[in-house]
Amino acid sequence: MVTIKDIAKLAGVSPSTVSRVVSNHPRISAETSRKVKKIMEELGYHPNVMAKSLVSKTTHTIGIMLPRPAEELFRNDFFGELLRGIVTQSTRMGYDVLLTTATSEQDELGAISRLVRGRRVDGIVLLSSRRDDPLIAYLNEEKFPFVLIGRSEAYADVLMVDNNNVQASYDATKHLIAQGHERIGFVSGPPNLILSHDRLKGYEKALAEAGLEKRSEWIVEGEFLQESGFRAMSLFMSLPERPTALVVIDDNVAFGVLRGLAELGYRVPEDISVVSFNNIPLAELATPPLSSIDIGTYQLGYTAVQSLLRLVQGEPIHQNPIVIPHRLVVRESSINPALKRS
Amino acid sequence: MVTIKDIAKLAGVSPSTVSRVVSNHPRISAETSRKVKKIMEELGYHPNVMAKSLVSKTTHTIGIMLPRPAEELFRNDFFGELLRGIVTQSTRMGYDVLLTTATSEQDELGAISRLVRGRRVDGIVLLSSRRDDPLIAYLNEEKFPFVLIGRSEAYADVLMVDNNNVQASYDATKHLIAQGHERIGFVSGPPNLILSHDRLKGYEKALAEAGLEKRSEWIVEGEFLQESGFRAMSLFMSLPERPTALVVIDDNVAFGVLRGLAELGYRVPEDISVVSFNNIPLAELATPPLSSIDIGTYQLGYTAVQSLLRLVQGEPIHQNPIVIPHRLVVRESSINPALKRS
DNA sequence: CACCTTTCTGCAATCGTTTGAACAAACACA
DNA sequence: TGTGTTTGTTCAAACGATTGCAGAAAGGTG
Repeated sequence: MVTIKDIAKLAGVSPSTVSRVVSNHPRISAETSRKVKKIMEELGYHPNVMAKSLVSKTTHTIGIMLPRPAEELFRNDFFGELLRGIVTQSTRMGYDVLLTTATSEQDELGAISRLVRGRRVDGIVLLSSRRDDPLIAYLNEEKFPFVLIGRSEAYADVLMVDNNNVQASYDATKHLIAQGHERIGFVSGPPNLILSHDRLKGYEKALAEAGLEKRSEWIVEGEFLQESGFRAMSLFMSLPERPTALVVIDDNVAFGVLRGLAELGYRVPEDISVVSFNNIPLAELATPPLSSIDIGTYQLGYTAVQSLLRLVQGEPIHQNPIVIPHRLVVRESSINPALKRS
Repeated sequence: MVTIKDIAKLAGVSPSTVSRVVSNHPRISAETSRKVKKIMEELGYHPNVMAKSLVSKTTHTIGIMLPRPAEELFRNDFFGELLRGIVTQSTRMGYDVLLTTATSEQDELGAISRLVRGRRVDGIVLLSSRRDDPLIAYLNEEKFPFVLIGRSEAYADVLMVDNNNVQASYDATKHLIAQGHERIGFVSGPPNLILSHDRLKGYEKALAEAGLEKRSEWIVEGEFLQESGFRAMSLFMSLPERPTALVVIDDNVAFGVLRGLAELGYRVPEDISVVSFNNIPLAELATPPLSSIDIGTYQLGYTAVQSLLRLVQGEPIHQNPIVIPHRLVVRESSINPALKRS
């Protein structure tokens, strides 16, 4: 391994000079700089990142914790896009991304703590936001820089990047109402996620505003799995009064919904309309193509990193939370060809 | 930040002793160990990873390069599964995962080189294997530990974890032949991938063995995109003699195939049967459900890390390449209800 | 020419660990 | 009691960089 000393020796200068050449110190003569750089080039010198970190107390790395397999939200195309946004922006800003995962629920804090206390990373991106996430409390306590993709109810001053999920869900519901639906159901996710909560709220708001009835038997919770959507359908469709349209928390779940409806012999959108969230690439290919709220997944990750690194580098934060715009993409699954009233 | 010296001072011992307590050195008295551990606990001491790495020349981190957006193979459920396998096994073996990405094609080598020369990671997992991948050449040259998910034609002694893609494709094709098909097409991926090449070979082998005709107009190359499958169909279906069955390089492409066929008014599997590769969760939900070769994606990632870390830790490699078993999952898309001959 | 700046480079301490070697104390044995 | 071994601990040098301070050389000024 070629070190700064080797370069120094060959160039006939001191290690300090080499170091200053590397970091473009102003008081290095052009000649010395050229000479040293030439030798670095020849030997293929790269500074040892560990040594650098040790003295600079900075790692140029951000950490992100892969949600455990149980957290099905991320077993999803959506996650790949998010990750790509995160990594791309990190790289562009000169940071690497360290991925960890907890092996068990109680280990989550341990995994994060390893990163934080070991000074392994300069900042952390938190993905999942449960309503009482202990990780948020921990990082807040430690005053360690982090950004939340999603939002926190308990802490107002943490950095957050989120959609306006209430509004998004409101828009989705409103769209169904505009299609003439009066009996609209909601297939939700795990109730401890803020996400589920927010989207439910937007749905309720739209119903209330339109003077439509909110029926608890038309609302069902589940996981971010196709099975959840599938099961929800056997439930809904056995009701004496069935909804004619559905807002679904996630595309994947919506796929299960579509399949359930198909198996039960219902046609979409003729018998029942569907709108969901995330707009993953496959939404377009579903049968029928799925209307979905595009939440700007890539941008979510991208922006989160950008504002985290601002925080890390001590730049002022202008805006918090940052809200990534959403957009309803209407496809066949929610276009009611013959508007029918119940 | 609490360091080893702080602990030493409080415990009334030398830093070396504390270090040896941490690393469970045998010649530390039980009493000292207890005392030191207690203080570490109280202060929430975690060793500084950078300092440790500096002296041990080991980072307990493996690197993996996120394929560029252009590499569509990984814009896919498949990638998430692979990543999960990688990260899970790394964590289990006490390693972190560093994610980088290249911002451009020519930067790929630079990105890897930053990891290698900066001694940022102990080993690298390479994902994509093009037929003449310069990264393989580079890592080989540097004698840096790495594992290839896929295989290399140029280098026999690199660590590889792969499916037997020739066999898998042979199996898929054989299955279609068993269903009575005699005119079988192949929708391939980019020709510079070994993967494409292998799967094509298995297809050809099965055809040859059954004495069936291989027609170049029934073979088309493309990207790992739905569009590719879609386009392939307008091509195939405009031929005077059309295939009655297709082997498709990837589920995503197959979705495009299904959609193309539907739009052109063909029924699957009645008019044309389809088998593809990867068996992503959504394959089951396609209309009709898609027959697919399960390549053990999670296990691919998992095993790659396992053998990479064996290499890193100097354990002997018993087997190379490691072949992950595949399995044909037959669903409706390839069950020909009325076996028809051309 | 003496003196003061400015410009460039080197010395040495430091970051938080690890680890071989030295050493002291305790113990075993004849 | 002297000698040898075992056990537990400390010393000090390293790992590969950075950086404040000091000093040398060069240039500017009266």
